[in-house]
Amino acid sequence: MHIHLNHHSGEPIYRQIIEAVKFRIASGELSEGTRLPSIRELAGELQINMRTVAKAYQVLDRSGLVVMQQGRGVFVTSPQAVLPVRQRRAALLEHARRLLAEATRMGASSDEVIEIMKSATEEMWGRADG
Amino acid sequence: MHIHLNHHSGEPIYRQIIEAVKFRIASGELSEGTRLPSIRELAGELQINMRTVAKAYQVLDRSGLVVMQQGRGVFVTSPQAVLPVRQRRAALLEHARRLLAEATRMGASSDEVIEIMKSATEEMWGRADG
DNA sequence: CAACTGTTGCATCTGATATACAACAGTTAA
DNA sequence: TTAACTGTTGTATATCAGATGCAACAGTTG
Repeated sequence: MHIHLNHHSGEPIYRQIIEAVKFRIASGELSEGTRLPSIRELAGELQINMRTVAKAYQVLDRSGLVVMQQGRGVFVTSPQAVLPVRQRRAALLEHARRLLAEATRMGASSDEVIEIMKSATEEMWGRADG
Repeated sequence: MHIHLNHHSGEPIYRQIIEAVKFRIASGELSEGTRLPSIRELAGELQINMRTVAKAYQVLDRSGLVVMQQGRGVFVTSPQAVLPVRQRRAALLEHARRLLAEATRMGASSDEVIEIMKSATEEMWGRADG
């Protein structure tokens, strides 16, 4: 899986795994039905405890992004049902505010922030997609 | 200061204070030279321990957003020196990626994400500013 | 059955978070 | 100088999240 862990960032390992998997699913690198590395496998590769990987997978399972099946493995689920626009807005605005506070502190202009978002979008989905 | 704390979010109290102050500084609600409520004052208002507020202020102090002066109080500093564009980009892209992964999971389009960012920008700085 | 899956119980260790009481030290204005 | 405010620090206590180790259990597949 090639997940790069930072043990000194303060960000819990299991959350770093969650973020990495989320990103790969969002970008399409992991698509519906794909099997994730087994708990033991990933734990071995990342040199961490089995239960830490299990914890990450369980959070993803409860979020509905994957399903864990005893004896079979962990699989990426089908795309989520689309939430109402209003709910999405409220949730994403919270993220946006934090990003803006950070951007301001660094002296970025609003145009620059928008430009960076567009870059990130293209990086994830490509220029053609939306 | 009217900071709304959520004791059940898992987000540490001191971090919630940091975020709230950051946001107010970014939006201009707290400008250069403004004195923040004293440690004891804010602790009393929020019904929390003095040292929890102190911890939040110390992080802001080390970030350079405020200066703590024994016997005087805590003051908002002058705007930070502007970082090179490349450094800003790298830091903000990380935030952007997370936002996009979240947006994707919720079924938002790239246009929608950009639109939300513009809204958040206007909310913080108003339509005229950048 | 063998070899793989996820799951669980038990125990342990560490560090972050938050609290309480108390005292110390610097600043300001009456 | 004193009173009343600032931030700072020492000690201690309690709780919880994170991560680990060992071991066993349970479901799936070929």
